[in-house]
Amino acid sequence: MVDRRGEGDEVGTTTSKPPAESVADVRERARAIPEAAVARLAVYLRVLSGMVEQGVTTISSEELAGAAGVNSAKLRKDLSYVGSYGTRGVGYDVEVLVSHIERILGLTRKHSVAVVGIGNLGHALANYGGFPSRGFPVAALFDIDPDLTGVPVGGIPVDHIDDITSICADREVSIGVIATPPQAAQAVCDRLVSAGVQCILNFAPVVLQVPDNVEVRKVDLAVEMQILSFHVARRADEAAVDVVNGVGVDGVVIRP
Amino acid sequence: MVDRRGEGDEVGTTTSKPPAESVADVRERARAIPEAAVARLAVYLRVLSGMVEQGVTTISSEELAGAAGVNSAKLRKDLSYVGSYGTRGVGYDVEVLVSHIERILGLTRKHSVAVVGIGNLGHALANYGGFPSRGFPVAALFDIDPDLTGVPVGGIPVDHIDDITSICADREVSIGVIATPPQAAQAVCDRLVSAGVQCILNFAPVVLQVPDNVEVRKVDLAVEMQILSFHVARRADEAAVDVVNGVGVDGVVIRP
DNA sequence: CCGACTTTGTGCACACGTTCACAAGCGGTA
DNA sequence: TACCGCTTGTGAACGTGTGCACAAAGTCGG
Repeated sequence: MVDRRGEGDEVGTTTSKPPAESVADVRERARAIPEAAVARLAVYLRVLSGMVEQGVTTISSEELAGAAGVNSAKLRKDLSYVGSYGTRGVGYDVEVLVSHIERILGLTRKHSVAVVGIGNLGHALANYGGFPSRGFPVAALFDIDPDLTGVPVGGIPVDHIDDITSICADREVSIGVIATPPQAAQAVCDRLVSAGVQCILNFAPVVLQVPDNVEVRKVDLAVEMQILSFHVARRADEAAVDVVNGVGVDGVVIRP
Repeated sequence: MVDRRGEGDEVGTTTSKPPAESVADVRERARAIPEAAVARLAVYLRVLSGMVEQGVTTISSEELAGAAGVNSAKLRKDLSYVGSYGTRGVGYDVEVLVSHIERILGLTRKHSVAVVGIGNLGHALANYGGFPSRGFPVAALFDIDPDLTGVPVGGIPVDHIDDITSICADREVSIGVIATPPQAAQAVCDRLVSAGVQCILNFAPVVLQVPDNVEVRKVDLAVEMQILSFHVARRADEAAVDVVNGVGVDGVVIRP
């Protein structure tokens, strides 16, 4: 829904475009916010929401950067992707910043979520308070087990996975969450895609194949653990290097 | 524990080092595997494990890259960080590759895990089969609720959070998982750190402050959702750009 | 109104990661 | 053994993201 809102009008710089700018150029700039910056913006937003609750009205880049765990230059650059809404010599108005980040992240619109696979993780997700409170209402739950159909989980009755297409369309689901066993994940993904869902959050430890117009993010607990494991090993290696001076644990230097 | 194992000895390249190499150089190379590559190596490892079960003995970079969802050049570069274990003209021996990736990721050693916060998510994590089956046995569970103490979850009795220091030391916990409400996360983190845990996987939506020698990875569901939301919005913008030719939804071009 | 001080926004240089393209190396074949 | 086709491993080019450092722009006190 394209709702033109008053607050966005003073952007100004938008209007001063050279006349000969191609569609490709504009599209290029539209995608110009780095993925990493988007992730950090979401973090800033959470920190800022906390500030609002504490009654803070103004914050400097230094303070916000500290609270978000990044350096202030990076923070300012990230915010510059959003626009120039700070006041030099003063800092940023917290509420203004919140509303602009929300706009950029597309949070002015509610995004209904469907969770597929109501096992341990699915239960946890259905009950997770962080979704609805941040603009992501859980609109539907699905499982393949007929015994679960109709059982309410977190206040929402579970539907059978065969009804996924019609229900997702009805309830305007825009984000699908896959919390099934790995064997089922690709099939579920295909169904979600054919139901018109364009964004998928995948907890199953498989690499999903999707068309180009669908965005997938994956959360893989085993991978996270293995990355941590790598760092444990690297630390052990470095400690060994300090002692032995040149050869790591197991007699292996990581990059020969 | 430094256990020198036979399999690593034929590495060869390790021994042919120029004599005048500083400790700093070696340390430099030891950290030379990019974080992003480590994450992908974990994915390759999972795909390869599946191959082993299917009886595949040899695989080319092209095939493995397809299965892992990356291009083959990147895959080969990632594997080159691990070492040169392929055969030109043929491909990689699956089992050899598995064992070398496991070695690099530090999976030759078991890493005991403690889960703190036995709510919905904590339950799911304690019951998650993917941890123990991949070398991450769940050795301890903690919660602040005394009523939970002694109650077994996923076969392991919950301990009270006050005992965290001694129990983590006893059971040699090397990875702590924080699944508490956000208010409690920093305190729990501090306790884990003082218990000697050097790696933390944080599910709480807060930025943890830790000493330099502690590695933190965070999994933030709200942030993931917001990134997806951004992509939904960007798509809408691009569609609008195609029509209006230059101005996005809300009259705002994302990077002025 | 002016000058001192503070903080933003950004140009630039650098580092990191990705992709390309091809030489080097191996197995198979005659 | 010599050749041929295939696949790896990697140097080098490229693009993206990060960090520095400073000009621009605002506030505040006098």
